[in-house]
Amino acid sequence: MSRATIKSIAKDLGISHMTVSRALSNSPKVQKETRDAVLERAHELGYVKSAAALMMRGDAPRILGLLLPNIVNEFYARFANDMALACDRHALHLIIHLTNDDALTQQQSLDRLQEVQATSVVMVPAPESGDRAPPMTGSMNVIELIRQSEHRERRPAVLVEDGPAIRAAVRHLAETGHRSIAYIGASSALSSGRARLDAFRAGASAAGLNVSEDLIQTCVPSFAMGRAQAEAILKAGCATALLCGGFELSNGALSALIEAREDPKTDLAFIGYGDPSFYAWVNEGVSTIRVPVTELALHAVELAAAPDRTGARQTSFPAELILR
Amino acid sequence: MSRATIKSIAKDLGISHMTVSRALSNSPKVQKETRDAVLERAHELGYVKSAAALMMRGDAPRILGLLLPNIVNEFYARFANDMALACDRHALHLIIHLTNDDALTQQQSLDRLQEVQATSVVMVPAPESGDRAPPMTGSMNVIELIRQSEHRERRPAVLVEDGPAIRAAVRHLAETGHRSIAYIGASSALSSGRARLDAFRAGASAAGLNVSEDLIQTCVPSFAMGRAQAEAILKAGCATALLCGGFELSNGALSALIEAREDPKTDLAFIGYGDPSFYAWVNEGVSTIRVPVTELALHAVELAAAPDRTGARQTSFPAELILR
DNA sequence: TTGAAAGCGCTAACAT
DNA sequence: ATGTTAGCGCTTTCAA
Repeated sequence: MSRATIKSIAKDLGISHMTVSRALSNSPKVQKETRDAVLERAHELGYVKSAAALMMRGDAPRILGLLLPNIVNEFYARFANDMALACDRHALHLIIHLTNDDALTQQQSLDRLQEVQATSVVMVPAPESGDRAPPMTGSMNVIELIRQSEHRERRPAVLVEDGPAIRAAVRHLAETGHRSIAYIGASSALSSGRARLDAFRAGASAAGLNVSEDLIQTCVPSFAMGRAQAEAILKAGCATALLCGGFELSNGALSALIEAREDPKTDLAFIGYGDPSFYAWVNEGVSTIRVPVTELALHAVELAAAPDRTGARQTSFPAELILR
Repeated sequence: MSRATIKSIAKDLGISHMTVSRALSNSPKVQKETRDAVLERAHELGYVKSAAALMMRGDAPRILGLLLPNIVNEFYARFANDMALACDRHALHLIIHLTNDDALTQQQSLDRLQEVQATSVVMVPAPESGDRAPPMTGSMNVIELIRQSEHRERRPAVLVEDGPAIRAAVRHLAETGHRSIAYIGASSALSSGRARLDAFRAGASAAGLNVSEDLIQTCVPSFAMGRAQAEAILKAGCATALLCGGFELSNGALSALIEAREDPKTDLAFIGYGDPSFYAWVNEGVSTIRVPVTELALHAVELAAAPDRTGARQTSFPAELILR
């Protein structure tokens, strides 16, 4: 038994499908009894409007796409959660795709969003392998989140101004007596990766430290890489502090540190990136650079709901150093 | 400038829209040069098939809906992540909705999924307030996850067989010398809540403990409630151990315990529910009842991809007690 | 107050 | 190898 349509209901009741349509849209121009009959029958049959038909006519529900690397990282999860709530308020349909930071998956997701005529997409751009063509986004209103893709005219973006917090973190470590501070961050294929590294360097030189290059690790921003790099740093044993410049990297590095906890020479001062709730609970509290998730999400939805035609605006929200 | 369609491309090239359609569908019955011309032009214009049109014709991409209370809890996040991966492999479109465990939101989500002709829905049913009508799901293939809704013919379900693990947890606490074990779980409005409480009682009596009723707290399965109940238990001070029977409740309770950590009388043995990664890191490691997320997700996708018409099957996956 | 026709983008089934 | 027609479910426009 297939879905009820206005036509099936109409035939059922021996009236025109237009009357049914009007009744279901609460048009005033239908006799009360007719409407009641229609509504009742529609309810019985579990009638639901076909989104496809509506879309084809152009009065589609507005769809907002969200592309995230994953949704296990608490930052992304919170972001998605906040976006979902905000979308409800704006009567936007939210469709979430996970890219796993892979350019191909990302393109497929974008294609699917175009197919369903998404009006806007909020995306954390996947790192690009230089020679690849920029992602095709058709006429969708694309808003970049946290990272900014290169090689094209700037797109509207919702970013984190983490430079000050990163410099403050380095300063704090220096003031606490650390001279050898290691850094793990995203490779410079990502503009955000470059910016954070610059901030780290600036902080270090402001504190009068000269950072040896082998204390600086840049890599793909994944949990696994963060873990691996942290293990390497522990093994080398020449750093006394570690600062991370990325959500996944930070979690990965922290996992390595915690699991090496029994080992006394492990006692590395750590400052993470992002503030998942458990950072407050682990190891007497983990210091970190907190990113204002909810503000980012709300602003992203604003931009998506009311596309800013006045040009590609970049908005930054300040990160905050949390010392624990 | 609006989206390119087969007709616009056809007019553009002075051919029939059918030829364009065929070319784009790789039909063998088009001259090579014609096809090439079409493909090139289509690419230039950034042509994308209209999902709406395809849906209307009935050859829609198969859509799988996923309804979760939230996506911040690591269990749900992992579940969604695993489902997303599995859906890719099955060429299913995944649409995630968050219900916040609210019956109304849940119904709205179901309606929207029906509108887009979702073929299946995997859902964690929201607790129901007794008198409410059961959710309308039309002809969608509904698969219940973790919890089972009452008051209607059974639906296919993917459940956790946690009875043995819960009893083992109680036994372990008893063997460690605990006589006053508190329990926080979902109210009996949820079948899973009832089942877990039963398991707790069974475990207690098997261990020769008689549990006083005021050590048993059942409530709405939210983080906030878990936290509040745990605080109350701490304050009362008559329990020496605490067992939780729910993901959110467990996290909430744990947060209360950790934040009361300095207080010596706080030293409550704790066994949680679900195994977010940080449980291994907090407080020297938190014991817990681990639920096999990935298996659940994979099985749910199987059921969704190949609806089991042979009746409403309940499948259970065993939970495991992790002692840390 | 109700109905009939047209068209949104696409493809299967017939023409040609 | 290419073109024409019809119809998927719905609403807007025009007619009765």
